[in-house]
Formats: sequence, C-alpha cells, structure tokens
Amino acid sequence: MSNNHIFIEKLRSSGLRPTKQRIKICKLLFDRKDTFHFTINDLSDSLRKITLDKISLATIYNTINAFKEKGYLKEISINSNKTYFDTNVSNHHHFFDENKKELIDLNDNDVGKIKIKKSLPGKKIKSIELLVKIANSN
Amino acid sequence: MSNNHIFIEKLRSSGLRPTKQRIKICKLLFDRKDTFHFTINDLSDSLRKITLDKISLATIYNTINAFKEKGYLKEISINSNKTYFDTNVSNHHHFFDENKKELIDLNDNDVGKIKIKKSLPGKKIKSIELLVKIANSN
DNA sequence: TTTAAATTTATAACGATTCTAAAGTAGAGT
DNA sequence: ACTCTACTTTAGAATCGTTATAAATTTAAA
Repeated sequence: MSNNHIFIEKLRSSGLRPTKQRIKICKLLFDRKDTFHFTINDLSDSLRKITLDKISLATIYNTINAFKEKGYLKEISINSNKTYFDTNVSNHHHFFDENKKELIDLNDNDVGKIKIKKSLPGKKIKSIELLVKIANSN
Repeated sequence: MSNNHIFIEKLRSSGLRPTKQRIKICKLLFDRKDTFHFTINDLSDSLRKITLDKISLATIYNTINAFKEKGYLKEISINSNKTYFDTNVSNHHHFFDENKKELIDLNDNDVGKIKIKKSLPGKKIKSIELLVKIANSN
C-alpha cells in the first residue's frame, strides 16, 4: 500500500490515469530492487498470484504497451514467438539462454565498446542491440 | 534450367530429396550474385511471379525450415511479428531500417570487434548478434 | 515395376497479439 | 456531492504468422 502515491504520480505525470490495474502492474514491475525481464504471460501469471480480482489480458497488453511508449519498459529484439520486455531501460545488452529461454543482462563492463563505422545518408541510429545466445556447453 | 544439377546435388548431399518445389526455391534463393534478406511472405510473392503452378505455403515453410536446419539460411533476431531470413550465413551483423522494415548487412569492416568479457559456468556462446536500428533522420 | 518412405498439399489448429464495442471509472467543472 | 465527458477496462471476437494433420502424390531403391 505504501508506495502507491509514487506510482500514481508517475502515471499522472505521463498522462495516464492511475487506475487500480495500472497501479498493481506498476508495483509488480517497478517496486523492487532489481530490474528484470518478462513476457506478457509471465506478468499475467504473477498478477494472478498477487491479486484476487483478475486483470483482463487486454488490459495487461494495453498497459504494457503504454508503459513501453512512455519509456518505462524496453522491448528486447529476439526471434521468439513471444515478446520479451525489460524493466531496465538503460542502454545495455543481453545473453539469451536458449535452454531456459531467459534473458540475462550484460552491463557495460561485460562488453567491449561497440563501434559502428558505417552510416547511411538520411538515416540515424536509433538503437544498438547486442544479443549473445548461450546454451548448455555439454 | 541450367544450374539445376548443382541444387539437386546440394539437396541430395544434405539428405533432402530434390523435388521440383525445392529446386525452384533453391534457384530463387541461391542462384544469384548477392545474398539477401526475406520473409516467408516475400518469398511466397516471388515464387508466385516466377512459376505458374503454385507452391503451397506449407511447403514453403517446410522448405525454409529444412534449409535453416541444414545451415543454408540464417534466421535474424528481431522483434517483429514476421521472421526474417538471410541467405548470407556467414557471421555478420545488421542495420534494421525501421521505416522500410528491411535489413541491411553490416560486414566486418563496418563494426569494430565485439568483445564479450562475461561468461557463465556450464554455458557456451552460440552466436553474437548485433542489430542496429536506424530510421529517417528528419 | 513395386514398394516404402519422403514430400506436398489444403485446410485445420494454434498462440500471441490486437480489435471491438459495451460497461465502468476518473476527474474537471458545476 | 452531482454531471458530464473522455478515458479505461473488459470479454470475446478477429487477425496473422506459423505449425500440425492426414490424405494424395512423388521419389528412389530394390
């Protein structure tokens, strides 16, 4: 109950009405020490565990898309049937564990500086995304 | 008609029967000077243009998946509803033009060496994929 | 040629996501 | 507190890319 006002403010300040569904999702996503990765399905399961009155799947999609637009979430580029999101919106890269189907952050110290030497006229770089796929070594 | 025997051999040598559908797809994908990127939909359209007797969508999917397994095609990691394939199976990276929704190769000279300094016990790196998203600069 | 296994095919099924349109809610102005 | 309007939620339908199914066809080895 305690941190609700922070999320209410966050929502209001970005033009989103602080509904109880959005506040619950905020708390689940942002009221924690470490950032994490999730799919809509993960989130849906987690919400079902922490609240009795269920939040419609459509609302979950709506909310996550709104949060992505506002820059509170990042979508990770990966060729999967599901979309992966990251609550860490700073520039960083990822391992993708092909066995566990899970993302793991790579921070700045984990990856040497990436230099893009090519440029195209009339185009500018929007993002640089590195995905390092890993799997069990045996 | 000329290069069919090459593709027939290629298919046979990898345990795939050289059917006329597969040969047609081979010619479309591999009988050209430059490699390229495509989606199943692109491929389906192209096939419809070069041949009168249509190839079933199921066959196109089957064939592309078989070619991917055999290492003749690479699937590109990108968060899109469609899957992108590349006939260039060597290690390289990509620009993704968000306006045209198209991939552009980055060769070795276009990108500085990528160093991954982190490793996880029991896991080994399967691939390193860099995607640089670009868009119109105005 | 015969035959078994591989392949193609149309269509159904599937799963993630988006759309729809009706019911409910928030918040500004009375 | 009440009204009004725009925003939000919701269940369920629709969509779209992809995969599964099962019957018909084709390949290639004997």
